[in-house]
Order: sequence, then C-alpha cells, then structure tokens
Amino acid sequence: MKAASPSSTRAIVDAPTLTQTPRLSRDDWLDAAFAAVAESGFDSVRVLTLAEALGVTRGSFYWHFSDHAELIAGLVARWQARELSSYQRMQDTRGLAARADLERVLEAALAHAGGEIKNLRFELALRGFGRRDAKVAAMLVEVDRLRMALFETKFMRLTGDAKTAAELASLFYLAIVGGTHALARPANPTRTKEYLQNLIGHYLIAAQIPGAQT
Amino acid sequence: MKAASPSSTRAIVDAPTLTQTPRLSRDDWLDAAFAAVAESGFDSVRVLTLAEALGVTRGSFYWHFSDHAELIAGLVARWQARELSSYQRMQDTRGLAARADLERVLEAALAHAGGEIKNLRFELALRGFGRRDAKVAAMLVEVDRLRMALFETKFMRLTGDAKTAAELASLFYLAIVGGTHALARPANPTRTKEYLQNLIGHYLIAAQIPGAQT
DNA sequence: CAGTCTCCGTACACTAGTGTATTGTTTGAT
DNA sequence: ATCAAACAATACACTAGTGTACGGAGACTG
Repeated sequence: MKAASPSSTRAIVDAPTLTQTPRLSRDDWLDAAFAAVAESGFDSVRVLTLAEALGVTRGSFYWHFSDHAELIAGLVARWQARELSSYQRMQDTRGLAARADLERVLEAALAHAGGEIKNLRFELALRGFGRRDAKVAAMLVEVDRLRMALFETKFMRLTGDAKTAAELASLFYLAIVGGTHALARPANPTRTKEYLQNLIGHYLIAAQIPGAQT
Repeated sequence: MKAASPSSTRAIVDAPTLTQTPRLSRDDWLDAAFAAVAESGFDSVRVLTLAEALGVTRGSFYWHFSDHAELIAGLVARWQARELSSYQRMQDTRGLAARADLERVLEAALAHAGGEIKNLRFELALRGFGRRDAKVAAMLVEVDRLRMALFETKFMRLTGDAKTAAELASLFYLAIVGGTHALARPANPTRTKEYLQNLIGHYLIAAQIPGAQT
C-alpha cells in the first residue's frame, strides 16, 4: 500500500479506481455550487465550503472565477441554457397523440425525480433567489411564459377550445409547481411522484376527453 | 414647528399625528423581521438592518432577545400560532353549503392578497427555510397535514366519495401552493388572484357538481 | 425627589467570510 | 531538459455581522 504523495495536503477523493481529475475545471466548481444550492439555498453558497467539498483551497476558485458573484451568475446562466434546450425538446410532438404528448410533458416535468431531485430543489431555491434579484426574477418570468405557451399549445390539441386550453394549461402548471414543493421535501414517500402524476393526469388531462375513464 | 428633541439621535418615524411608541416592544421587532423575511428571505435578516429600519440601535434588540436565533424562532412560532388559529376558524362550516364553504376556504387561502401579499411571500420564504432546518420542516409537514385534512373533509361533503375527495383535496392544495408562487411575484397583475380563484373554483369545485355550469 | 425598572446608546471584542498578492507545483509542448 | 501556461497553496488585508459589557436616560412608584 503506497502512501499518498506526502508533498500534497490535497484531500484524496475516495475513487480508488482512477483519480481522473486531479485538477479542477470551472464546471466542477459549478457542479459543487449547484449541489450546495439544492441542499440549502443560494445564501449558503460559501467559497470556502465549496473548496473543502472539492478538496482544494480557495486559490483554485479565484483562478476560475473573478469573484463570488460570477459563480452565482454562471450557475444561473447554465440552468437557463439547460432549461431552454429542455423546452425545445418538449416542443417536438414526436408523432404522439395529444393526450400521450401531454402525459409525456407531465412525466418530464416531475421526472427530474428518480434520483435527480436536486433539480427540483435547485429550481425552488432559484425562485427564492428571484424574489430578491430582479434579473433572475425577469428570467424566471420568461421561463414561465415559455412553459405556459408550450402547455397551452398542447392542451389546444386536446380540447380544441382556446379558452379552455389556456385555463387548463394554467391549472396544469400550478399543480406542477405545487407538486415540485411536495417532491422537494427531504423525506417524501417514494410513491409521491406517481401519485401526483396520476392525479394531474386524471383530473386535468383524461377528464377532458369525452368518453375516457382514466 | 418644534424641532425634534435634540438630545436624541433617534430617527423620527414619519407619523406626525402621534408618536405612539417611543419605546419598542418585542412584537415591534418581530414585525420588522417579518417584513424583512417577506422582502428577501430568512438569510437576509440582519439585526443591524432591522435596527436601522426601526430607528434604534442594536442595544434595543439584545434587550428583547437573547440572540439572533431567538428572533428567528419567535418569528416561526408566531406564524405557526396564527396559522393554527386560522385553521380552526376555517374548520367551522358556518352553516354554508359544501360548495360555498369550499369557495370560502379558497378565498381565504389566496386572500392574504389584497394588500397582505406579505403573508404569501413569508410562507414561501419559510418553506425555503424549512428546506435546510429540520424542525421547521417538521412543523410545515404538520401544517400541510392539517390543511389537507381540512380540505378533504370539505370535499367529502361535496362529492360523498372518500377517494375522490382525497384526490381533489390534494390537487386543490397543489394548485393553491402553485398559485402562491404566482401571486408572490413582485409585479403580478392585480387580477391574478381573481383569475386563479375562478380557475380552481371552476375546474376543481364546480366541475364536481353534476348539473352545475360554473 | 430618590430609587428602581425599563429600554436604549456606545464601545469593544470576536468570528466568518471575501478578495488579493505571491509563490509553488504540475503538465504539456518543443 | 526546459520553458511557459494552467492550476493550486499560503498568507494577508479587509468587511460585515454578531454578541457583550456597561453606562445613561425616561418613566413609574413610593
């Protein structure tokens, strides 16, 4: 058993297979910050804490980022970009019928779960941040607008009536946002996601099809 | 025009009618903290900032509170107490029919609006806080449980079926939580509350009554 | 009108966290 | 092997915020 290189005080990441990245990238810092935000919000993102989690000192951080603000900005920007691409993926109907298409969107919206609950928690934290940062707030309004338009289009295919489609889309989104809260709770029953999915699917989607029973 | 008492550097609160409370109470501090939380979350509650807003120094604070943590705890406790009493008020049917009773609950849930948007924002901030504080999280789970039970009982009166009542109550709550997000946005159209109210009232309440059209 | 209780101002010690400057250490190209 | 660039450690200055000790001023009581 060879002792760890004594010249380095660097914490050893317990990946005995292959220490792939002894040096850190900008994205590594963003990932760490992302996890911290999902864990306990934007305010508790401390450069020192991230450094400890990554096993380095802050020297590394200030090489990759000019300051703390740039880290936050980068984090928000990356989320927005991913959100946008996800939005575009959802726009494609994929040849599905209206109902199946909507169910697919619903699945995706709640589906960051299944291991990726972090995403839900991050978005909640981001919305909390948006409540005191005007630029983030504006960005979120735009994201919401896009999502609403998407839902509206898809509900329009289902019902045919513009007013009903708009209303259902609103309700659909409200329920999803509410569901996000429930899912993002630390100790939630694993069946929560399926329960929500069935609930929304039944009352807001299936109920709009004349003869359908679930 | 009489000059302000020169011996005091105390900021003059612009209430020329009557300087009612030259001395502050514990509740005054809690009110200020409440406003700060609603404005920008629990993390930005600074003793110094509150003191400035109240026109005093921190000397006052540490007379009323032992430390910062006690302020936060007091704030949470007060909210919980009020929430509980509000819950008990809602339990009484007041001789209303099932539908009217539910509409009253809906109104109350969204109705902190109309000037009291602070309450909505505070609850959101509190939920954010609960995501990293176990005790607060547990308290919120209990509050949610009470609310759900309340809704379920009332929907039971409407539909008569236990399973349907439970599901509708869930959806109802999800929509309200989602609506809270929308309402708590800084610049939301004033009609938002009515819109949400109609939406939920129509699709989740009225739609359950066989012959009713809105 | 002295005394005490309540509330607040002032000054200071202490901690946590950011940012900066400078000096290694590793890596890859030549 | 050497050099430069990429990345990280160390040490320090600086700020913001908490908490504490103590003193002072109003108000209420007798």
